[in-house]
Amino acid sequence: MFSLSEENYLKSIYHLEAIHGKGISTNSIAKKLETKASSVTDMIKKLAEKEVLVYKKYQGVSLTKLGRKEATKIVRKHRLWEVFLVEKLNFSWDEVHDVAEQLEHIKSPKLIDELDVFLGFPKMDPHGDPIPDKDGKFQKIEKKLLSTLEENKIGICVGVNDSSSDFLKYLDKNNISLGQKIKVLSKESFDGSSTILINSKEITISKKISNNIYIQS
Amino acid sequence: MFSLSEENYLKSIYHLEAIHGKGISTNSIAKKLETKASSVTDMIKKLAEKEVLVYKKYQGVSLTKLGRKEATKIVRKHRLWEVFLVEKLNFSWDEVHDVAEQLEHIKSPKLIDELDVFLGFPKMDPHGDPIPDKDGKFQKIEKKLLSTLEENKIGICVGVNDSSSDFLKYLDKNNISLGQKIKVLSKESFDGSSTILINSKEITISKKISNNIYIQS
DNA sequence: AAATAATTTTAGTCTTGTCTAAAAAATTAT
DNA sequence: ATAATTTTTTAGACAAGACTAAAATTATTT
Repeated sequence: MFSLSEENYLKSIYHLEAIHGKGISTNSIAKKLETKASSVTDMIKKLAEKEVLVYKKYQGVSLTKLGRKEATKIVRKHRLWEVFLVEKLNFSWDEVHDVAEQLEHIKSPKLIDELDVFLGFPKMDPHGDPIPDKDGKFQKIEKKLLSTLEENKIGICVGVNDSSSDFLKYLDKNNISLGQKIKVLSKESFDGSSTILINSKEITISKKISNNIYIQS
Repeated sequence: MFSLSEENYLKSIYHLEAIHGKGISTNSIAKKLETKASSVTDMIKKLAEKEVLVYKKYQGVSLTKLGRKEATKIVRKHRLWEVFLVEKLNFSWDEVHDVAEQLEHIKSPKLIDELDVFLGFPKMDPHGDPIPDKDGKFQKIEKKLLSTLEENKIGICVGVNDSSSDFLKYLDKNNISLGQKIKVLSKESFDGSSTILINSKEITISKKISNNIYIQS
């Protein structure tokens, strides 16, 4: 059994590995968890003892198979709760994160699988991120960044790369949501900004924005 | 804001006050929380500082208005989650307690009130205990113990006085559930046992059982 | 390859919440 | 009313998890 803190470390390392591969630095974990590197060192020693990750001094850490399995369970819980909050309790996609962050630590063998049934086995959360099934298997979703879409091509928004409240509110304001059709009208090579068509309305978005929207085309 | 431990103390003292009135002893709190009296002394000092209870050395404690308000919030959360588990996630009434015990500590201004809406503002939990509304108001439910019902009288089961898994399973086995009609056929004055009619089936129950079933008649 | 800088670890401290053992107060029994 | 018992509090210790400051290691410059 893992403590709340241990679970948060596992989840953070899991997410960092998804971006940077194996060998996650103490510092990057500290940054993600908004704590100090020395605290991280203490905790990863403990987690190494529990065999959820491999740690060699000064070399960073990598999750073991067991560690990945544990982390996946937490991600599953987090994302299922997000679906519940949005679909059943009228939360908007920028409101769910903090609550799901708490709910993901509830321990009950039955709870999460029944929640899954209740929600109809959703395959993705409100931000378009895939929800692992009971066995930890993800459904692979074809997606690319909006910034890679060429001029005059059309894509469907299927996810976001940044789930911060600020970004999601920006998207809401501009009517960008999952399933939304987006056409790239033009791209400015100087700053990477682009003008896109949404709901027959033209808007211009920066490179930073198009780099955080996933589409399927 | 209160820590998980503080919330558990508040809730326990609240429940003890409901039974024994003001002036709850250190020992009884310790027993309820399965901890030591010395730990309780430490914690109630802290809670007295926070003005949720009044404490005078060797005199036991009493909740303040603020303390009662906080405790009521936790009770509300606990019971709403129980309804959710039973009505939406196929939990039986003997399975809900431990999970609700965790869920009651989730902090979100929006979550619990939206859950209330989603469940249709239920007035009682799966054990027949009343659920305080948003303002902490309880709906008074008329009820008395099955053991006080006279021979040949009929009552409707509206709650239980003991929510232990063992007791609830016993009730399930004998088809006793909320809303169930119960007729007292005879009462044995020697040991207080009684023979009752449920679903046109006669069963004999001990005094201990009839002392833990609430009915409306 | 030294020197400097950045990262990581260690050592020691703090807080929260718990515990045991012993002392103090209150209660019950004689 | 005093003695015996029970309850409560105090004092001191411990574990988890975090922090600061300093030391050790690794990485980057020059």
